[in-house]
Amino acid sequence: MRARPAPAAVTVPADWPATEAGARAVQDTLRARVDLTGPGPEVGTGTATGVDVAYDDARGLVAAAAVVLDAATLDVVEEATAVGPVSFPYVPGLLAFRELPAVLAALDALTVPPGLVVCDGYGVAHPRRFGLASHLGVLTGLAAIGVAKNPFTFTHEPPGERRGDQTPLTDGTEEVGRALRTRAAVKPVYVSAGHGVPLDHAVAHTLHLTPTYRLPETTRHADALCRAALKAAVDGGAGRD
DNA sequence: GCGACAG
DNA sequence: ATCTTGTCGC
Repeated sequence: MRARPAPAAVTVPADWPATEAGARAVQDTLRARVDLTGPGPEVGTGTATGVDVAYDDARGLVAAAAVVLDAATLDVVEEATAVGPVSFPYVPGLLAFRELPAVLAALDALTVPPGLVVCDGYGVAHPRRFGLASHLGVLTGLAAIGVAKNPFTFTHEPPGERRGDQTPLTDGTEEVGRALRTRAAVKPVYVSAGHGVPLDHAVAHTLHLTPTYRLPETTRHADALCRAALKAAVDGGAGRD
């Protein structure tokens, strides 16, 4: 069987911040460019791309994957991966600085338009209103949404038990996202607008991308692929010494 | 000051 | 994110 395309190399942008204070300053500058009005792609048309990242902390390695799906059929159209060194620690609120260099490299390796980018994490549901999905959208100009598995620092009433039921995700006062039931009687996911897509559309896209499981097909494909890419890099390329 | 905290 | 066996259920 033929091997997958070789992973792209992860390179850290020259202007990438090296400190937490620097990262917060970048967020405060870029967040002014977030657009939450654009309608974004129509649900079920064009493409939707899942991005995800896996780590090998012991080796300081990160692997990212971008998987493009046909939004109508949810069939895989193209896959790309990127592998390289981790360049930022995990700090709650600064996840984008850890994940984006690898994710951007994987997106760059695609030959087809990504369409809507679905991120594992948050968009504007973020302490500074500039989470991973918003950051990615502003840097690339792509429409992006965040679908997270945990409520982070936000709160919500439990949504009804049926698929599609939803309640506001708030910081106490303002709605920053939605707790959305994608499967009956299963823990909800946490959807927020990233860039170029309003919250209601982000919710509609998420429901369309979750015909069977709790998490979007985009996320499921990207998750599996980045783990495979990391494994291949560890017990292949840089594994023997 | 202490604890919580997307992945 | 990651460390990890078996097990219940469609």
